[in-house]
Amino acid sequence: MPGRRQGLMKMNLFAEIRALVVASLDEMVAAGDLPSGVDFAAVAVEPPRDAAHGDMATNAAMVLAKPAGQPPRAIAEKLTARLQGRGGITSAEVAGPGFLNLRLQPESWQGVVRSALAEGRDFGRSDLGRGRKVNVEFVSANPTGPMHVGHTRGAVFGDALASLLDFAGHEVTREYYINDGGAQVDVLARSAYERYREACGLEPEIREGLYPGDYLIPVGEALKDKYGDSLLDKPEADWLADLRDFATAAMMQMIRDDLALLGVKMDVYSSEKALYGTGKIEGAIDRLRGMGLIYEGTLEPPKGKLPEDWEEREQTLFRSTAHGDDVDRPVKKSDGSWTYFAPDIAYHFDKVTRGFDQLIDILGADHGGYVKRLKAVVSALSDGKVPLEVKLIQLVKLFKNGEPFKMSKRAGTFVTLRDVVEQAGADVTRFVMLTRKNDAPLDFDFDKVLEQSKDNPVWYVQYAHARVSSVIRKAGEAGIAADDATLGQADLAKLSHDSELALARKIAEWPRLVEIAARGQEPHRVAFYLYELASDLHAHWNRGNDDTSLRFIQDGDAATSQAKIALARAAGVVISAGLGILGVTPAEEMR
RNA sequence: GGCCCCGUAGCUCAGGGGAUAGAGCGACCGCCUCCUAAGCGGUAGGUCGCAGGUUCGAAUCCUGCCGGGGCCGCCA
Repeated sequence: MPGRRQGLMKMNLFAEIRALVVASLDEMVAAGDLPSGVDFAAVAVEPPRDAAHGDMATNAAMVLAKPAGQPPRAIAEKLTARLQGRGGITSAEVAGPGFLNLRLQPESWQGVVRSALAEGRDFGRSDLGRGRKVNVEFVSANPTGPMHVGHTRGAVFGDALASLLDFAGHEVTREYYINDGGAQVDVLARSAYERYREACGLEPEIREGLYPGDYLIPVGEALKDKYGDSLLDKPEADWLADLRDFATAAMMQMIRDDLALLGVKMDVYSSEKALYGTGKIEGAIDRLRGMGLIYEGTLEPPKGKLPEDWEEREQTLFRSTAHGDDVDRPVKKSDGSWTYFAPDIAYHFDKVTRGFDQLIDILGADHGGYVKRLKAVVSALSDGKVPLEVKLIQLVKLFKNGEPFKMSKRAGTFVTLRDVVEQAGADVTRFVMLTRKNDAPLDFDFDKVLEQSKDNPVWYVQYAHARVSSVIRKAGEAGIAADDATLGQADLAKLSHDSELALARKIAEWPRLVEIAARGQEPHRVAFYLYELASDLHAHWNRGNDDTSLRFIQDGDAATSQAKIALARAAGVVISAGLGILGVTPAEEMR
């Protein structure tokens, strides 16, 4: 997937101006105005906090003052001389503690609009990732029941992060790890057996510790269809393995359906069970053993409140402390069987050997205590070459009318993904769940997210996109050609009003925002940016109320209309691309 | 006891080395006889938990403390 657009010329005005600044600094080195060997990495070109400071600002003089042994002002003045008049820079002036404020000619912003139209939804794509192979493992819900709200946020976050990294030039694999090898699938099988007995007309015994959910009833019926009553009086040993497979497959089908409902599509499903019997666990452990990282020993009892039944036992341990963990971790239980950690070691080793340059795991925040040992595993088994990033997803608190919401029509105990999507819709669910950092708790109010007002960011952004579509439709009704090809040829020099240029400036920030968000693995930044862009579009739109010359459609003046509509369309294209990363469908009309 | 996350406006949250710390809600003040008001503009509101430190510069990085949450052997 990556690289498929690499032939396209990419427009990133901030990157271009930064390149110009760096080139000027290089010239200053050549001219003896700066010492050689100074690192320019910290030189940044960014939008200024205050629009009165100009279009762009660079901190070059301040960052270089110390390594260059010159006062900021001296550097700034020499740099100013070299920047004036180049690359559309009309003025460069020193300000504040040593900022260099740059102003650009209107043509620069008009060029951004033209690029957005030419590149369409690829405007803002970056080669930041340079085609690096990244594996994003997310959801990985146990195949023992339907997905609930917590999984939903992880699914949305993981999918959006994957899209974001793809957009920023990484080769991304979306992966789901099926925990189908542990004790919980035995419990699932036993629970399904009771539902099977129920389907055969007997009274099910849903004992304590079994899964009580209704979702197993159809599994029981399917089992009856398959086995008749042949399993009824058989001992567990006769049916456990078969029912495990059967029920797990049914649960995974249900989970895939849930994910599809949200619009999430995995590239790879990996099975824990498939690791057993292939020697992969033993192989990974042996590899660690070869590094001297596996030993037999006992752990210190945990500090603080001791478990009541604590007793010291010898276990097979992984020396994770050699790779940054706080204590060593057991890979075998005292009875000699693997702990749940062992297959995770093998699974992460498998990901490493598949040649990924980077691994990302997305886990619930309650797994925070697991992070260090996973990093230790990957560090050891990749010889420190493959970074593992673990993103923890905080809880979602559900509300309805401001009141905490806990009911579920389906399972009785938790709110399922399906419940949420059926009430709020996939687009709204996705957008709202991405309006918060992954490590901050999220409030999700069923009423607020569906509200049609500017208080609701989903609606607000969608409305901005719909307005653009509306303008284009209306242009057609007025006999003004407004297809992308025509708009791409529009005379953008007609865009000169401050309000128009302000909108173009916001559009110009998109490629930069993509890189910042991708670098920080923070898709929520896309959501916030889209809100700001929508706000700028609405603001500009509204100015047309007072000043008719700012309206997109100018009666009887096709050329001016097309220039203005081109601006609107450029904003629409960016909203569409941004929503695409978030996995949200742009609205054509609000209805 | 240890580890991780959080603490920014009345509320919900952005910002995570740079200029006068932002947005939405709420409050207050304006804007539709008409073409683009399910909207827009403006005002008020802050010792960025506290104390040290690093730096030319700290809400941002480091240390300690306070407050809130999560996790902490043979469960996944």
